[in-house]
Amino acid sequence: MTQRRIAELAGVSQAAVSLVLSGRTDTTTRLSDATRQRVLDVLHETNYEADPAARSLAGKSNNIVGVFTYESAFPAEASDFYAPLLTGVESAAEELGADLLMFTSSRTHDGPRRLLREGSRLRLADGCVLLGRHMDAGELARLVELEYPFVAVGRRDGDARVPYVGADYASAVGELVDLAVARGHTKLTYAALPFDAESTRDRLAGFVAATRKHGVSSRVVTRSSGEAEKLARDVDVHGSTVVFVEDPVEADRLVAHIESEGRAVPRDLSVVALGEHARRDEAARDVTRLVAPRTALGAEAVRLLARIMSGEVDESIETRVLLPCSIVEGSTLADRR
Amino acid sequence: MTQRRIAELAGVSQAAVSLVLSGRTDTTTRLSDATRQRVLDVLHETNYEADPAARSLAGKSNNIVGVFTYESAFPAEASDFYAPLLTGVESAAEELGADLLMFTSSRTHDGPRRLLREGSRLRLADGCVLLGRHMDAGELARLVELEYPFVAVGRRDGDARVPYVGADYASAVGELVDLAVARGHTKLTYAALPFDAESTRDRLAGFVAATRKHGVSSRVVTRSSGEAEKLARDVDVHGSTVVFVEDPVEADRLVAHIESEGRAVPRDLSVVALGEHARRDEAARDVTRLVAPRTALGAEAVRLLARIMSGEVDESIETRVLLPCSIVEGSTLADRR
DNA sequence: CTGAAAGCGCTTACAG
DNA sequence: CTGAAAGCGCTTACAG
Repeated sequence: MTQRRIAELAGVSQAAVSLVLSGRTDTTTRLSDATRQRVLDVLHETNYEADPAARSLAGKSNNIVGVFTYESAFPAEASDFYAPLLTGVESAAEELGADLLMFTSSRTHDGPRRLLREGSRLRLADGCVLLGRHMDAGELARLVELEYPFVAVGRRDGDARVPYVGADYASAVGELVDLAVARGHTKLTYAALPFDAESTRDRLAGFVAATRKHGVSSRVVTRSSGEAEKLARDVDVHGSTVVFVEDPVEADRLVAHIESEGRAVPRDLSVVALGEHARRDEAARDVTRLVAPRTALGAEAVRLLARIMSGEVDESIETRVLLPCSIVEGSTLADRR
Repeated sequence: MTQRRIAELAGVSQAAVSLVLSGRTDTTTRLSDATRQRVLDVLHETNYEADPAARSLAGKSNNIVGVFTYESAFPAEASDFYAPLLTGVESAAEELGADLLMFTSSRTHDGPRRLLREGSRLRLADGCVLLGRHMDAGELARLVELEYPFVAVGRRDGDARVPYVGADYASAVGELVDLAVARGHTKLTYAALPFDAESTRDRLAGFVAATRKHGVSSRVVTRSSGEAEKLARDVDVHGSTVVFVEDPVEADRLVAHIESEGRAVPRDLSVVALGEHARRDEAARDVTRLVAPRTALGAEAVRLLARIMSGEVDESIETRVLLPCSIVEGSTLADRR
C-alpha cells in the first residue's frame, strides 16, 4: 500500500495524501476539509503507514533509537553490566513510542568495535545511545563533528561537546569515605582496577578528594581481579583498617579470603565495594557498597537523546547529566570508635 | 558521502560505483579492472557505506532482523521469559552480521500489541522473529499472505504455513510421566495454567498421551498461580502421589506449602515442574522438572529466518522445528517401588 | 485551494 | 566496456 494507491482510492493526488499525513495546516498548503476527510477515511480503512525507508530518504526521522555497545552485550559476564542499562533504554524507548535498533553486526571482528565503521547504518536510527566501558574519544569527537545525535552512558569529561548521562561515582565514593572516617577509620587502602575508564578515574578522584579533605592516611594500589590474596597482603603492609575495592566481585572474594584465614570481616578488616554486581548471591555477605542507578542511566540517556534530536538543545538544556548513586550501609564497615 | 561523490573522486559515473559495490561480474556489465580498482581505492579511503534507507527503497535488504514481542519484554516478570530468548536472538544475529530492530514502539497501548498496526515499520527489517506466549493466529495468517518473512518462537500448529522454532514440551512431559510411572506412581494430577497458549496445550497433550499409554489414573485441574493451597487439596481428594505443575513458580510454592503443613516432599507427595523459572533461588528445592532450551530457541529462530530470507526455502527445508527439552531429575519425585 | 515536479541515494535494465 | 535514465516511496517548495 503506497500513497499513490491511497490517492487513487480517495481521488486526489499523491502529494495531497502526504500533506494530510503530515498534519500541516499552514496557510500555504490548505486542503478542503472534505478532501482531507476523504483521505483520512481511506487512510484509516487501509491501515496505511508510510514506508520508513522512503521517509528516511526524504529527510524525515522514523523514531528509531540506535543502541551501540562497544563490547558484546550478551555473554554472561557482559550481561551483568548491560542488562540493567538495556532495561532502562528499552522502557524509555517504549515511553517515547520509539523502536530500538541494536547494532549487533560486526561484533565478532577482532579488536574493539568501531562505531564509525558502521558508517551510514547509524543513519537508519535518528540518534544513538552509546554503551560501554571503553569508548574511543576520537570516535566520539568525529560523531560530534558529523552532528550525529548521540548520548553516551557514563561520564565522558574529555570532550566538552560529548553529551552523557553518567553515575556520580565521585560523590558516592566520597560519602563512603566520610562514613568510614566517621566510624573512626584513619588508614584507608584503595584497590583500583587496571583500567583507564572514566568510571575508574571518577571513583578514584572521589576517594582522593575525600581522604585529602579528612587528612587521613591513604594508599592506592592497582590490582587485577582475582588477586584477593595479594590485596590482603597490601592492606596488612599499610596497616589499613578498611579497603575500598573498586570491583565488587573482588570485594566478595576478599571477604571470603580473609575469613578463610580465620580472620573476621569487619572485625579485623573492613571492606567497602564501589559497585554492585548483578548476580549477587543472596547468601553472600551484605558488603557496604555503592549502587549505581543503572536502569535509570539507560532511561535517562534515551530521554536526553530525544531532547537533543528534537532540537530542544540550547544553552538552557543540560547535556551532561550525573545521576546520584545510592549507598548500602551493609555489614562490612566496622565502627571503631 | 554518497556514491555520486565517490564517482566524482574516481572519475566515473555513479552507476559504475554502484556496480563495483554490487560485486557483480556479469558479462552484461563488465568494468575494466583499472576502473574497478580506482573505485575500490576511493571506497576504501572514504570508508563508504551505502545509505541503508536508499538501498531499502531500491529493493535491497539491509541485514536487519526485526524482533517483535507480543508482551512488554523488560518488566521483571517478563524478562524471566524473554531474556534467555533475546540472548539467543542476539548471538545468532551477531553470527550473521545482522543488526536487530526491536519493535518496542506502541507497547504501552491497551490491549494486546498488534503486529500489523506497526504497518510498514516492519519493512525496515528484512524479516522478523516473533516472541510471545499469545500470538494472534489471524495476524500470523496475514503475515503469511503478505509474504513477509518471519519465524515464530514457540510451537504454532494452527496454520501449517507458519514457520516456527519451538520446544518439544509434549515429549519432555511424556518422559517425566514415564519416569514417574517407572518409580511406581499410578495416580497423577496435572495442574494446568488457565491459558490457551500452545505451550500449555502442548504440555497437556504430552501428559494425556503418556498417562493413557501407561493406563494410569490421572486428573487434570486448571489453577491460576498463587493457589497452591487449593491445589494441595485437589491432589488429596484424588489421592494422587504426584502432581505435575505447569507453572514452575507455583511448583515451588506448592512444595513450600506442603512442608509448611508438616508433610514432606517427596515422601508424602511428589512434585514435578513443567518448566524452570529464571530466578531460581539457589536455596530452593531442586524440583524434578523439564528445562526448555530457551537460548537455543532464540538463536535457532534467527538462523531459520535467515534461511527463509535467503530464499533457500524449498520443500527440502524444514520450517517447523522442535528442539528437545532437557530433564532435571531433581529431588522431588519419590521412588515408590 | 490542488496538482505537477524535483529530489533524497540507491539499483538495475538499457542505450550507446 | 561505460554512461544516462527510470524507478523505489516519500516530502516539500512551487506553479497553477
